Amino acid sequence: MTEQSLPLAGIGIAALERDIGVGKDTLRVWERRYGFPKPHRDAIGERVYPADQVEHLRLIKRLMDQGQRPGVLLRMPLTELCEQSASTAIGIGADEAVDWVIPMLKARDVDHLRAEFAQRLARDGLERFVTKTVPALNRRIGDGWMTGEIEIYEEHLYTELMQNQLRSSIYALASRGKRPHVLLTTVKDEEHLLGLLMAEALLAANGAWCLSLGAQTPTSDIVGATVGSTIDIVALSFSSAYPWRKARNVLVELRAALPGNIELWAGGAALIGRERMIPSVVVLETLGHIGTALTNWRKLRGGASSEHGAT
Amino acid sequence: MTEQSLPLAGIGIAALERDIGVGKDTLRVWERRYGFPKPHRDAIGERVYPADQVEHLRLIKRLMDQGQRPGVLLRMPLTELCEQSASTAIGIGADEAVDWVIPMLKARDVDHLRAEFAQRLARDGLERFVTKTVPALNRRIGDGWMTGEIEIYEEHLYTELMQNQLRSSIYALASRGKRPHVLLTTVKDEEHLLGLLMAEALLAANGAWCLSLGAQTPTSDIVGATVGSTIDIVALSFSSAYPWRKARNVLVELRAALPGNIELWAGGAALIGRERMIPSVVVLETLGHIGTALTNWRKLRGGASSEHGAT
DNA sequence: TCATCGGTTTGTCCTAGACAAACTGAAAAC
DNA sequence: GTTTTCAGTTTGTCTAGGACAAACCGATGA
Repeated sequence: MTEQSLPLAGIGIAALERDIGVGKDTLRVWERRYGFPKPHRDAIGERVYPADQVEHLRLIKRLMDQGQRPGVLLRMPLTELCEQSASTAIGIGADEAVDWVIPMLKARDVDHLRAEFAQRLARDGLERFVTKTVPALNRRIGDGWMTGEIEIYEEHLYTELMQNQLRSSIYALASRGKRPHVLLTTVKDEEHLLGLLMAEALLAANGAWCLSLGAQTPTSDIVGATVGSTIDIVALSFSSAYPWRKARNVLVELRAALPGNIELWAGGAALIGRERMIPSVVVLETLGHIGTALTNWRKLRGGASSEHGAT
Repeated sequence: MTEQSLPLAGIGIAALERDIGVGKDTLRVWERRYGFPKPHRDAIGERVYPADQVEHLRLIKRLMDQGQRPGVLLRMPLTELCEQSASTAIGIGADEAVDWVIPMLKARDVDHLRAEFAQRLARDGLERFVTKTVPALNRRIGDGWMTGEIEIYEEHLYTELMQNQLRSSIYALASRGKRPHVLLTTVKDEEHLLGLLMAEALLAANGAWCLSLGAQTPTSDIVGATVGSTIDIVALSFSSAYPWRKARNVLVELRAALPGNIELWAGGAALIGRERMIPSVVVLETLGHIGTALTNWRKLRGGASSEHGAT
């Protein structure tokens, strides 16, 4: 009785923008230029995107994030798109065997998942867990979702459990006062926290003092939070759904607004291949670079902590 | 050379959207309807908002967040706006002396705040901490923000620190398998997590097994997450910012979609005074009612756990 | 091998109109 | 006396097609 109420099921353009990470204007202009996506219209003529087109778009966005061109992908039939996706997936290969996570998620075996995460973390250490196991798990979940192997809420559940695991590790590591002091957050419209938590865990493991403001802090608040504080570094995370141009604009704007003695670090899938793009912003292409960046900072700034009064 | 290049300094509409948190469409329609903001135009006719208008808008947004109406604020001269901002300052009653939090926040004394939270929690116990101290702190922070005593990002910071405190308490309490099994989350467009975490802490302290899906889970995912699981209760939190009619609709819809043997609990400021509104949904007006509701559930359902197969 | 240049692609901004959801306040019903 | 209902108003988001700059492409020249 509950399902039949909406035979024209689908989502609106604002929801699609959030889901896929492509602006409303862009979605409309794609429809005009390439004839795809071609959403249904509801009673008042507004766009309603059915689930299959949303999936189709998600695949396109994924390939775009790998550097493919929109005009080509949007004209390509779905079958060919799938081949593209399959052929790019080979190169990565087996980082670590993590297939166990799928059946556990399907069985809603929450206690078991929690235990498995905790056990692997204890056995391998935080650094290996965060740089190897978690990315492998994320990839496996992402693939499983693309192939329809797992449902959206199972991905949601995984994310939630992993976030809790990381939070408790970070809490246990909390160091007092040690330099550098790092402010972590994501900007408005970027709600993915997992990457940020992974970064925070690595920073904390390397003895940095971390302060996370959580997700979606407006830029003016980020600046405000550094005023009169002892923050040395502001670190931001951008997921692949975040349009990289927008990320660049935010970074340029924030760089200009922050005092010069505070470094600005940025990372996440949205910035891969864009290291050179933003002047005087440290772009960390992978989590592994955090350690190096931290060592560099300590070498350059660590000894000169008395300089903090400089304008 | 870099600074002087723009004598007509200002920001574009996309940057303003990020800064203030008001959509591009809304900004344009305000200009059309109320004549404010009235940005300059650059060489190609695009909007350029000067700094004073940005500040003016920031003030308006702040008063809007307190519940004032846009049409009134946008027609009001700046001077009157400032008076408004100043005059909303009145104190309520003293639940508990929590004024200490303000200077600590102003001093960005994060370590001290964390320590203070942890100490009070250890001294008074979780139940008292969550039902008395945290609400008192929330109220004090809210007041401080209305009066301009503290900045928005300081409220943000408080929320983040408190959430971490609660999360670590919950993690430490995690009970295995004990009934009832409670699924906690907020619905789409409700991003406030603090109330949900407070509820989770109380539930966990009373021996319930909790699974939090975090914020903004789509209703279909909430239903999906209960399928094939052992969930007894779905619990939702609605902050005061959530329109109560919308809350009622969501609850009615969700009640219909969930199997009858799963209870639906809802709480939060949006539902105060609306206990009778939704049939067969348990509306918890205050956090204190969680304990009673739990006892009731155990009396009615606890003994009959073999019923869980019923559809 | 690297820089320069025209042509093409692509995202974002523009205008102005429309409409549903949310809010307001008064009248009606419990 | 409280709560629900209802009409009127406010308010945000959507639609359409046009425009243009910045980014990207491939070819030509140094």
